[in-house]
Amino acid sequence: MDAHFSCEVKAEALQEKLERSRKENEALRVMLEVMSSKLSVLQSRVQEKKFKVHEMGRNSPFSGSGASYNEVYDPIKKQRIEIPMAKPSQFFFRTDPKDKSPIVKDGYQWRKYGQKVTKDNPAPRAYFRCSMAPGCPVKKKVQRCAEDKSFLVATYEGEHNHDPNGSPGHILYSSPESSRSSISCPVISNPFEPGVALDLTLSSAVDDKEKPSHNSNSKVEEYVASLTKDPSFTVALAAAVARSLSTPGVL
DNA sequence: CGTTTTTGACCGGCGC
DNA sequence: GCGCCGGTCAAAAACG
Repeated sequence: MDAHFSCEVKAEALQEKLERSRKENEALRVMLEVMSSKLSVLQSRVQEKKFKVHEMGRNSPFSGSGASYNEVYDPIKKQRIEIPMAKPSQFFFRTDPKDKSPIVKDGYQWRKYGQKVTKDNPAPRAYFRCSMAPGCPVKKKVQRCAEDKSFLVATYEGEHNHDPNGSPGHILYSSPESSRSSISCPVISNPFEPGVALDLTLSSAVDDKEKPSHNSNSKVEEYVASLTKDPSFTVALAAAVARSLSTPGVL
């Protein structure tokens, strides 16, 4: 066999691989951009809501019976204001079903203070308090999902009064309920409800064979759509990623 | 030896 | 009032 020829074949294969990596990289970049813009929109909505609540004053329905409050600094009015605590938010974490520890890596340090077996789920529910900052009011409950044991359901209550450690990516929390808050987490997904969050780990976990061909926009859209569960968000995101993949000479 | 986890006891809310 | 249930406490054990 001609050594020179086989070298050329190898080089071609490597170049093809490189090209695929580049395109995948670009797809992820576009995804990140779209998510970042979505995050900005969500953050501004959260701010807007906080100020609206403040405007409603202490005679609002929130201030009536036993609602919990968090103090935040209003940069416009230059004073501390009280806002209602965020509603509990549910997140799904993909884990190894064989791994029985109810631990999810979400960038914060937690101290377990209890465990209970609940009626509706044979898996025990673990109770955690945030231990990163003294006086941080955040609590979370973690329980293996009854429907799919490869998922952990984490329910967060309250808002952190400090920054997370490390550099966890911000998740996009998109849901029909507009009052949900966003929490910094590296791995989030909800396979059972549409429109909750993105699971960014899937993009690296999916086998090459399952990945779409670069030439088919519709297949790419389908693929990206399968990565997200938010129909409204998915349409724009999938189209953007597909466009980037079909654009010649990217990167 | 200080910190974290485990686990049974305890408490409060709720429905009957 | 009683029992059930989810959430929390706190002493003991385990861990680094």
